[in-house]
Amino acid sequence: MVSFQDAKRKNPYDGFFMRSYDEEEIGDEEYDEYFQQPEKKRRLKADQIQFLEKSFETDNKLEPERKVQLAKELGLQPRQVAIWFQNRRARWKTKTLEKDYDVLQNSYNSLKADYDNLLAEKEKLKAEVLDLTDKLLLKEDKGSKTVVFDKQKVSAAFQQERVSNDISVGEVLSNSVMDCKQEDHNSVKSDAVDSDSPHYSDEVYSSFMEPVDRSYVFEPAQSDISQDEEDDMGNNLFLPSYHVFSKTEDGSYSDQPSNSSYFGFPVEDHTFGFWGTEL
DNA sequence: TTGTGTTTTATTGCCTCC
DNA sequence: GGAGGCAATAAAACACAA
Repeated sequence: MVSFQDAKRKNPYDGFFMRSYDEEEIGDEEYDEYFQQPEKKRRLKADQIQFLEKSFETDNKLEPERKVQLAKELGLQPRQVAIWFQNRRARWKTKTLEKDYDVLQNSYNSLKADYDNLLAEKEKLKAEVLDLTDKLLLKEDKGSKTVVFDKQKVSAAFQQERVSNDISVGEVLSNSVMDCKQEDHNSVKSDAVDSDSPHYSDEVYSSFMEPVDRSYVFEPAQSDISQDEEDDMGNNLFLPSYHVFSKTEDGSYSDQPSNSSYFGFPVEDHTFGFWGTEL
């Protein structure tokens, strides 16, 4: 290791004192006078700082022996060396904190981007579920007479089953429909004047017209309805052609065009595969 | 030259450790 | 209780634009 004195010998006038009081610029008298002056801040020379920096790199803590030795080597007061190390540690800490902050900031930005993406995806899926729920209202259940469909129930079931089983939207909705059917069938029966024939109670009908936290009814395909009846019903429809979501014999659902729904909402031509999309 | 912001050196006060 | 570390801060030195 090269000592400071070795370095000094190579550059005898480079170091020790403030530039304005350097040996090149002042005489011996002024030089002595300067050092007898009461405390005045003296900036360290570049080579002194370089030497201290190297020492700091080796160990940023200063033992008493090392302090004295460095002070001797640099021609400084031990206290000056100690103060320099103290301030240097403070600068090092500040820089470290800044670096840590940058790392955390980048990490945060990355996580935030991920979170925003997930949020957007969640909203999209939510909208999709609502859309699909609404579409379900337009479907007819071929296998049964009347199906009650509860939006809240579907939503709850969706969350529950998504969390536990990671299943598709279609599956969740299918299950919900079947569950609701089983649970609510009796009440629907009581609501409906005659559940064996196509009929909508006032309550059920109005609940559809005002679909807020109310039950929805799926009517079976009205293949047995006469042409006259169909025409009459058609007069009440908003649009002439609709897709119907019908339950088939094997329990699956099919999506078929139909004119038989009472609920006159036009439906985009989504295939059933849309329902089974993995989320 | 001067005003202003930044950097560096030094002080102070508090805290911890032995 | 003394030594040493740290945070906060003062003050001198420096850099630089107007």
